[in-house]
Parts: sequence; C-alpha cells; structure tokens
Amino acid sequence: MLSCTESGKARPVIPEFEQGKPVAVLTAQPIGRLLDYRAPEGGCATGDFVRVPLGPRKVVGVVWGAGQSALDPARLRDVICVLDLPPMGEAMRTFLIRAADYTLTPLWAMLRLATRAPGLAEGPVMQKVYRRGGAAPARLTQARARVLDVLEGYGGLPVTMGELSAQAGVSTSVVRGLVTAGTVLEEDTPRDRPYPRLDAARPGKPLAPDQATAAGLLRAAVRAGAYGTTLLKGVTGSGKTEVYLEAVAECLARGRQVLVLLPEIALTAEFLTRVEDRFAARPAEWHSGVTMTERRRCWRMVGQGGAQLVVGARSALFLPFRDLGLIVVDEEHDSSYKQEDGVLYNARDMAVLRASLGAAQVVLASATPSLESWANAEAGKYARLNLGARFGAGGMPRMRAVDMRVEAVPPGRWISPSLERAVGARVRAGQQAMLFLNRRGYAPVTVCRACGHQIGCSQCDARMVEHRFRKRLVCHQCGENRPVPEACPSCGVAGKLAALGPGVERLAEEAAVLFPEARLAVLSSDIFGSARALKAQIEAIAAGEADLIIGTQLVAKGHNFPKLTLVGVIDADLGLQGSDLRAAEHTFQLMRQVAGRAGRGAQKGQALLQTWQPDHPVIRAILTGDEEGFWRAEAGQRKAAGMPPFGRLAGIILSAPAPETAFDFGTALARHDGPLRRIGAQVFGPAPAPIARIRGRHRVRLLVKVTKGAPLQDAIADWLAPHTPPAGLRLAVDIDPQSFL
DNA sequence: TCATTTATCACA
DNA sequence: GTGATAAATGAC
Repeated sequence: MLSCTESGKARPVIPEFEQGKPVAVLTAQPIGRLLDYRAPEGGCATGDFVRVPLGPRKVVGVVWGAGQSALDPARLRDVICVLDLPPMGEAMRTFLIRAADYTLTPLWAMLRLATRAPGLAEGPVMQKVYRRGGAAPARLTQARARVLDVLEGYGGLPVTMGELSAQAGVSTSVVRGLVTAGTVLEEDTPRDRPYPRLDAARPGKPLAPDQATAAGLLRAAVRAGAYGTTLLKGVTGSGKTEVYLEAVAECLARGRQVLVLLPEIALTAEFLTRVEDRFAARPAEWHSGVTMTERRRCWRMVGQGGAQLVVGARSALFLPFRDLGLIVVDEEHDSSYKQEDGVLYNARDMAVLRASLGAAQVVLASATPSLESWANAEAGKYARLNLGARFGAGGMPRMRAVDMRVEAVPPGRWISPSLERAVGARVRAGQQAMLFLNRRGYAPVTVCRACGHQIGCSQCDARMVEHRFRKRLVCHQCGENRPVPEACPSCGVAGKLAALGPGVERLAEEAAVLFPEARLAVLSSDIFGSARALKAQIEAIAAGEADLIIGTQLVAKGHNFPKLTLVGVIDADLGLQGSDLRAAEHTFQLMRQVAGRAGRGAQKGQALLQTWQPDHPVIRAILTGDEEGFWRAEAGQRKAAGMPPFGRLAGIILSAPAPETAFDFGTALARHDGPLRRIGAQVFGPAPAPIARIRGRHRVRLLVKVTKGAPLQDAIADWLAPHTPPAGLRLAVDIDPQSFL
C-alpha cells in the first residue's frame, strides 16, 4: 500500500504552512540545496516527513522551512502528502546540520543516514492475529482441539496464523473454520509492534563499594536532565557494564530513551543477554545484521517511543529518538567507531554532539580510553570515574616480557622456549592458554626464492596473504583472492614460492606440533562465515572446549573466557614500528586488553609478551601497568608536536584511476593554500594515502594541520570551493583522521 | 540517485 | 551522417 495513511492523528487546525504555500524540502538525494514545493492539502509544518515528486520519481524528504526559491510559486510541484511519521524535531535537525558542518559532509548525506530504514513512505503494515473467542465450537475435532490447546498455552495473547497452525500441526483451514464458528477471533494489529517494556525498577546485581559510588554519580547526572559526558574507566572485569546499566535504569525510570553503542556486532548477543537479566526484556537492536523488517520496526518504534533502549552500531546515532536521555559508548577507544567509508564521522564525537543538543548524558566506557577522551577528562570537559577493583581472585595478570634477543628461536618458528614452557604447564594443569597474533592467514608474504618476487594484489599495493585454510591468496585491503599458484607469476619458475613470516594459521600449525595433546581453537574473523558461527565457537571455548586458543585482534574485544589463565603475545612489537603517531596508543590498548583476558575467573592470570625491544617506553608502560605515566608521556609528545588531541588534523583524500590525476590536483590544491594560511594551518603532501591503491583507484592524501580552536572546517570549505575536481577524481575530506603519518 | 540530455568517437 | 556510448546535467 503506497498511500499516505491517515492514522487519525490530530494535526493542528491551522498548519504552519497552509495548502499551496511554498515550503523548502530536504531530500536524501545528492542535490546541494533545498527544493521548494507547495504544501499539500491540510498543510504541513517544519520537520514533517513528506513524499515529494523529484523528476520522474517520488522520494522521501523533510520540510526544512518556508520556501525560498525565486521560482513562480504557481509553477512549483505539490508535496504529495505528509507521511504518517512523527516529525523530525528541532534538536534532530540541528544535530544533522551541525554534524554535516563538522564533517564537511553535505546535508543530504546526513539525512540519508537518518532515514536508512525501509518502507518509510508506507503506512503501518497490518497483520492478522488470532486469539480465543467466546463461542464454543459446534463440533470439536481432534485438529480443532489441538488449535485451542495451543491458544490456551498463549494465555490470551494473540498469535499469528503461521505460528498457530505450525504449533498445532494443522492446516490453516482448520483455524479458518474455527474463525467462522466464532471460537477463534481474528484481529488486525500493526506489524511493527512496540518492544516489550523494560523493568527499570528491578534491582541489579549487588555492587562493590567503588562501583556503587560510580553508579550513584552516574544516576545523579542522568537525574539532572542536562548534558554531560563522563569517562568511565575501568580495567577489564571491573564491572563497567553493571555500573552503566545503573545509569540506564535511572534514565528508563525517568521515561527517557537510551542508546548503547557497541563497536562490534559480535558483542551484541552477549550484551543483549545481560540487558535481559537486568531488565527482564530484550531491547531493540540496530546494526547491519538485523533484517529489513526488524530495521523498519526499530526505526518506527524509536520514533514513537515504543523502544526504550536501543543496542547498536554507530549508525544507531541517527535513529529518530523522541527523547534520548543517555548514550553509552562502550569500548569508546575502539577504532571501528570511526566510519572510514562514505560519510566520515566518529561516532564517539557525534554521540557527544547529539547529547549536547538534547540535554542528554554520555558515558564513554573503556578499560583503555583514547588519548582524546583522556585529555578531555584531564581538561575538565568530561567527568571521570575510575573503577579499580576487580571481581574474582584474578587481579590484573602478572606481565612479563620475553626478550627475543636472548631466546633461541629457530628460523620459521615464533614460539619462544619460555612461552612454550609456560603454555605447556597451563595446558597440563587443565587451564586455558591463548596465543595472540594480530595477523590473519598463514603467512603475510609469499616470495619467490628464484627471483625474489613478492606476490602482490593486482588492484591494490598490498601484498597477497596466503590463507592455507582456504587454499588461496587473499588481499586484506580489497578482498581480492585467487588460488595459490604453483609457479612464480613473475619468473615462471615452479616450486620455489615460499611463505615468509607468521600468521595465525601458521602459528596454529606450530602449536599443534609443540602441544600435540592440546585441543586447539583458532579465532580469526575470516575463518567464520557468519557472526553466529563465531559466537558459537566463542561460547564453546568459554565452556572449556579448547585448551589453547590462537587468535587475532578479535579475541581482544570483550569476550569472557573464565578458564583462561595465560596469554602469550607472539609479537608485541607489531604496531610499534612505522611512523604512525597513534601506533603506540593502539599497541598499548591492544596489549592491555589482551592481557586483561587472562585470569578473569578464579585463577591468577599471567601474560607473556614476546618482544625485540623490551626497553621501548610502550612495552615498559604495559609491563609496569603505569597507565597514567604512559598517557602523560604520550600526551606530552603529541602536545610538543601539535598533534591531536592538542592540535587538529584533516585529511583530504583524492582518488582517481590514474595516479597523476590525483597527484596533479593535489599539487594544485597545495599551491593555493591561501584560506588555510589565513588561519595559520599548514598543508602537507600530496603523498600516497596510507592505503595507496584500493580497488584499482589510486589514492593521494593531503594533510592539513592547525592549532586547536582555529575554524578548520570553514577554512577547508573556502579552500576547496574554487577547485573543480577533474572527471573521474573523487575528493573526500576526513576531519580528525584516525591514522596520520 | 537516476533519468534525460548532450558530447564524443569510430566508422561508413 | 549514424548509432552507440560516455559524460554531464538537473531535479522545485
């Protein structure tokens, strides 16, 4: 049904824009301006979702204000109708405008993020449901009795035809017959049903004293009903989740909505169960994995107030919340909060923006906060709460470096004798051990021993990584893959290709030889086809169905393995190398998290870090656990260099099929840097972007660096405005880039 | 985004 | 000139 339905919702008697008056409409189409239409019958108002004609098509838009075009109003086309959706409020419109300005993204692209749900233009879809009626059946056959039994089991709740007939094991005609007889009632209900109420009054788990204090402060902040951001820092296992669930409870009790952002879909399942335990019902879910129907339900219910709590990925920030009182950003340091394709935004920063416009609270939770958040807390912009105590006898694991310079590790092997002994001991004692290596596949490099050629990707500049499990060479940048060749593609000599360096698959091979009696489990994102398979594997491991876990990055994220007592980091130096300023921060966070996996149960955990540079400041900070010292040292270095968070950066990424196109345009931009110099900004580049070639497109990057507080976005807009990119060249501005040289 | 218009090019 | 195809354009 395509009609714009009337749900009988009362519209004001005198509309803001009466029929025929010109109104400006924003659509999600790539048009750099608002389009004017005439208000429809019954009029419309600012914020209304409308359906408008655009060329030969009909699209969804939002009334943005009074018409402004110089066109003769009589020649404007009519708004087709006002959609039966709650209008977009002032706060949400401001949020979209401010987010667009901040990220230098066109407003229409922001609206697209905010309307990414199917069937917005459609009226509520109805569904037939059945329940027990009054009249007794004239004839009670066996089949009919089974239907009534099933209905009895639902205790008066309505059931769908599909469910009813399947459960009773009868055909639909049996139910039909009962409907005609009046024994079963048929009713229409909207398909998009509200989510079950969460019981905010339900008491939570008992809290340790420091948890209770933190929870109390968060509750008070929520109760105040004003904007504020709190950095909730607590080591792994310190009970951060319980603490912020108290703030969630407070917010729900006050009748305001809550959004909890998680960095990974894989983490939602576990979190949903925790919410169910705490509030006796499951919340709404929003991420790329949910079905279209569920998406529509979620979007609509969030807007109507039929969803109190949404658990989701970063894009959930753009849902049409009616009254959002609290946003929790869990694992706030996680780099996946930064969208790196399409609209470039950082969900953590956008959460703060949205909250500040809607008098909401933000809780940034992490064991290893980002330097940005740490600095904001130091500067007094964010409140800061620390959770120290840790449940169980564990405590933070004992950490020790394994100095690879003195260990005798034969070539082609990566597990040092010290680590081997430690793992062997744990496995024999019936405990779990984990080997961590942040490299997927079998070997990162495949080289020809005859000519020295390294097999690279034909589309990117990356090297192809051998995946022996899949018997293919895979490019980790673009996903291109092909079978492992017999002969070298460069010199044609057969049988001389050799795998260099370790990947998790190869590590698993080595471990299988060293610990033949141990049950191995390899956790790598590319081995599992689906999130469900991965989840099943994680649960099996947690239940103790493996002795030795070998994993990548994936294992560092919030999974709980109670029997795990030893973590061995194969190459702690990975990530320290290279000139990325954030490398130290990332390594620190990753190692601390991995180490935090060990000993969450009753056993004391241990972490061994294999390193070639045990004196490196980051490694030392990890080992001594001197976090504050690490942050302070890192902050000092950044400050001295004028780098984020003490200075600001923007990346300009130019991509084109031919490298010269991008380079020439970049050079032209760099030469005309007047608007940037006016605010004291410097331009660096053009240089090949961190990923210099993706899917056949060459990427070049310029970096703009400026002191904090300068009007960076305005200057960049002025700077870019006079330059028209040549055909085939794409330009993207990345404010606050995640990685910089 | 997408349908339509306009420019471009190889070839007769 | 013809037709096919690629690039450019405008949408109220």
